[in-house]
Amino acid sequence: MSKKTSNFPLQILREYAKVRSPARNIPPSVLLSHTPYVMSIHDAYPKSKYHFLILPRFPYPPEADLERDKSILPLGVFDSLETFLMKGGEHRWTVLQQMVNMARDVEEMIRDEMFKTEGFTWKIYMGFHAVPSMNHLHLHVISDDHLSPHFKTKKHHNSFRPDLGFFVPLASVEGWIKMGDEESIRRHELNSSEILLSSPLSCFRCDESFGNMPELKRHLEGEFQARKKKALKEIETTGRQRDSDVSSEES
DNA sequence: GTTCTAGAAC
DNA sequence: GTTCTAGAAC
Repeated sequence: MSKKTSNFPLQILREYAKVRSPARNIPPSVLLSHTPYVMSIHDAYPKSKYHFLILPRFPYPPEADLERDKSILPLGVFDSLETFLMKGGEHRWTVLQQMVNMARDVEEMIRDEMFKTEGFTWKIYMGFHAVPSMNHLHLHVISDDHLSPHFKTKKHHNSFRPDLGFFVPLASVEGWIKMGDEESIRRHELNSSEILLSSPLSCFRCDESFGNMPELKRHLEGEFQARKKKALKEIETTGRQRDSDVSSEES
């Protein structure tokens, strides 16, 4: 029997989202954590030292019966950020907050790891890709070092810049939903791709320009080492880290 | 999303 | 000659 299911867009995240008992059926090299509503997984090709994805599980809510299609939200709602925002209706805020709560836990875990491995913590940011190439809504939780062997193309770089429009910061999405700003939602998607394609390579932290990716990657490595040196010195002299790079949600 | 590779850039 | 990008295939 040739059940040649189309590979594109890639379905792997959706397959994870539908798994009934994640702990038993998804290997620990992939699955990080889960609740009845959401799960966190390792990005298969991390674009930074720390890079995780948060996905809503399906059916939603979990007691719904997949076969009898009793999910309150149809599967199509979870295709992408766009479909989620356009078709998610009143459930958008609840679903998003379940994702956000897990993202905060993952963020906490990352900070612990950072401290264990490097002796200091640095920025972690969160958001969605406006035009994802993998099916099923997913929130990126990623450290801002971008030191990874899988981070190697201009598209990689521009798709994670928080200031271009292709990467949609979590705060923007939260704002749109909370304010009921349907017009911003409608407008956003259209601009994203063109901006992405036309953008030259430059470091989003210091704005320095680069002719190619290897140059940018060397810059990122140097920048990280400088930040690390500064942070370690700070910790040594004051007993704690006082770094503006570290986001301020710690109590 | 990645891989592969032709040919542009150096 | 080698490095690097970018488009097609998957």
